[in-house]
Amino acid sequence: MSVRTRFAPSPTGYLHVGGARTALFNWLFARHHGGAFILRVEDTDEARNTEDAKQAIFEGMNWLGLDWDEGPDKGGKHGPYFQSERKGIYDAWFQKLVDTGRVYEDGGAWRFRFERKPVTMHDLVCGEVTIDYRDESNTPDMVVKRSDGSYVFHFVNVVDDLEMEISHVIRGEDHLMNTPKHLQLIEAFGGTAPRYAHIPLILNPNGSKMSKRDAGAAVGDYPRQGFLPGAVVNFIALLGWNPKTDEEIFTLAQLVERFSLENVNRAPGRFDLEKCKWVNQQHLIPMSVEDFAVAAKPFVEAAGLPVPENYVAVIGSVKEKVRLLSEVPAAVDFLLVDEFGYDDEAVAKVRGNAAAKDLLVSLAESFEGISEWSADQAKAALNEVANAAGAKPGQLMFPLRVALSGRAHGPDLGDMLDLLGKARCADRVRKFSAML
RNA sequence: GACCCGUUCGUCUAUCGGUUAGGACUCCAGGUUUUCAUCCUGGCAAGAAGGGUUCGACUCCCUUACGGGUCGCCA
Repeated sequence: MSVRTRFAPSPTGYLHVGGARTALFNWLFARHHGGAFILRVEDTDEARNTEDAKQAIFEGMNWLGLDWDEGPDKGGKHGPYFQSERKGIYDAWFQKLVDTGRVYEDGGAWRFRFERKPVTMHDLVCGEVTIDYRDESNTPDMVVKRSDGSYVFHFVNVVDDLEMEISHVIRGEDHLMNTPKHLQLIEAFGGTAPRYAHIPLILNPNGSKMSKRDAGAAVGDYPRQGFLPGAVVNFIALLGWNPKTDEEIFTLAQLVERFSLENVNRAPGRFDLEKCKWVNQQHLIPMSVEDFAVAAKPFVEAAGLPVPENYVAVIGSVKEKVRLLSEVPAAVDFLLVDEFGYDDEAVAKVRGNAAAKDLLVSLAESFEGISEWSADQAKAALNEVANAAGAKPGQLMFPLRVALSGRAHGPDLGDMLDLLGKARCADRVRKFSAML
């Protein structure tokens, strides 16, 4: 039996990180086993469905890099892949329940009659779990068809999994108690149940349930916050799954190779945005400066900064200094424009060095005297100025850094000297020395 | 309330009866970098509680506590 998994979101809100991780695990499992991954949109609740939410699903999946083999825009032999277009299929399956006397009318709706017996599921993550359906008060017969003629989630979900020949259902633990209901329906249909794997939920940092408006909850927010899709995928994969080694940074391809349901945890995990940022940085560092510059460009432009000839070199100078792409504009602004602020603490630190002012004045003159400007020439000048005053060159480097950038942290000093050029460097050193 | 699932540093986790309980994020302290970052080293920090079983329990069993989930003509 070939592996076929699916992600079946309902377009009633934004794509949530919990949903994204469910999609990811299904995708990883299918890819790992060379199987198929299906996207099915469960839009049976007309009142709550929105077009925006539907788009958010596609956009989120595309951004994360999770492609589907069958589904909207892609087709497949088990379509259509919007439940709202499958009414005829559901009617046919419902008739089977009518014919076998498993449903009865109640207030205009139709209820499925459960068999009153213990139902045991063999979950790939939770193990063997038994729910006793002899306790009717806890498991009342469920409505499968509403009085308006539409079908409820349990029914369409089961029918579609059967119709689409889904082999493994990987879903959130919030569905664990639904599984016996689904198993009973499948049994009534005489179908073969897929294997189930219920994965733990993702919680807020404080342990409460993560809801739509919590930080980090909406996948759609990640791009503009400066996260790389590969980093987000890496991070959420590690929430609830681990490779059983000390490795933490993985590409999507490496995750495909390593993923297995046996290594999925049972306890819910809390979402730690700080670690997510660190993972992002780990994905940023190995990028080429060209790729990094391309990825950062929307942020630089959005900040209203110019994109000059040497744009790639400018952006590349901070590649290993930021955790998020959104931090790039503030990190390079002084390289692109002449108006920038001075960090009070950095300036105070320079003022603490009594000799700094005179040294900087000399340095500005020395800079102006350089005929062939280069970082090496500038550094040579710095060494000369420092030596002449009996100071260590290193003592002048921090003041020069602040003079050029206005801050204590930033690109390599040599990069700044190169990128800024002679005139700007000399002017900024002179201007800064006057501030001291 | 009933029924399910869970519980190792603040957080993510390793450990499949015998370990000084390991790694990572965060934080702190050093070092490398003539500067910044990266990086390296070190430090802080954990088995929810109580009973069993066992020569020996974080690991197996029970109870309690706590957390999460589910009990819809939502999905």
